[in-house]
Amino acid sequence: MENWDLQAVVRGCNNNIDEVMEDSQIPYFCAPLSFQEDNELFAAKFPQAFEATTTLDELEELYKPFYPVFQLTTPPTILTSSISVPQEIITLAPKLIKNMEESTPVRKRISRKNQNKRVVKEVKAEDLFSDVWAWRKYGQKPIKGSPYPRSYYRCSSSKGCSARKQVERSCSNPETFIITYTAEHNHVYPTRRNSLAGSTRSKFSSSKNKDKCGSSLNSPATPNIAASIEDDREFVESVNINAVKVEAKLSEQDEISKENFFLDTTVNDEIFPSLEDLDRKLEPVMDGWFSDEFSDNFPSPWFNIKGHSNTVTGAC
DNA sequence: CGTTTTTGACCCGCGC
DNA sequence: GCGCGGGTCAAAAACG
Repeated sequence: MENWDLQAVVRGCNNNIDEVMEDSQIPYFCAPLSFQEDNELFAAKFPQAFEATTTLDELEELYKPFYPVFQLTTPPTILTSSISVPQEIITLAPKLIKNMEESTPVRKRISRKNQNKRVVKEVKAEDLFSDVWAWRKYGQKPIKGSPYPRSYYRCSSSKGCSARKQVERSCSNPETFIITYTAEHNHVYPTRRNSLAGSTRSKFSSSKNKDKCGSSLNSPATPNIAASIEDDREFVESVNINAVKVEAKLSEQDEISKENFFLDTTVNDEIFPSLEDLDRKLEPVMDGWFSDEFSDNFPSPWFNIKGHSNTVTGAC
């Protein structure tokens, strides 16, 4: 793996924007990446042209000599760093961060109707996994004229992030989902996973699942999304296909025994034992290396997989 | 304990 | 002003 490129992360996040509505003077950070792009992002795939802020330039230049070398392809004894951060960084970086925040005004409460910046994507079910941001579902509504409910998510990668997305199944093409991103992330990249707690809820275990919208997957493939759609064998199968892709991808990088992975058609937290491990080992090092203030604004290789952690067991 | 999803209630913009 | 529909809130429950 290559050294981190702060700008590149920002640039990379701008892939796949199908449509950007008017009025975008604010850098748009929240366009999702496909799974493949997520990985290749960290393999220095981002020379895509995108304007970088001078602040990011400065910040990156400041950090460049101190970037840790990540080696995701090897066992998790990766970081051997006893670097002491020079005073220059300690004093300058917070100012730069502050400048970034000021130059990226925090959106006030979004007007319900007049959301002036939206990105609409149409993706296949398997690509629902491709979003590296952590999303927390905060609502679901049946939409008039559509047999499928719309789910509402907000970014949970960073507190105060106003980024939102809506997911609904396309009426015209039920194999695809329409994702609408609204507002921008006020942080660069998910730095660490949040707790996985509550992320693998089984529908059967809830006594409250009367389900006014008709969803009936007993174990949601992706808790947020699958729970929002109707019982759908096709969807579950596509999730399984995606799971196989994940397995293949990881096995390329690692010598982790496949026994550690799901051997059936399960996509859940347990499929990432190596990354969990990696995360655990890296975290103390990184925590010591960056201040908390920085950690929320710095790209990370162990991107948030919480949103991808779901089970497909016995559905159908 | 912290985080998540679920879901009914509420809020708000819009058309009439 | 009223009703409708979409968007958000927040309490409850589940999960690791």
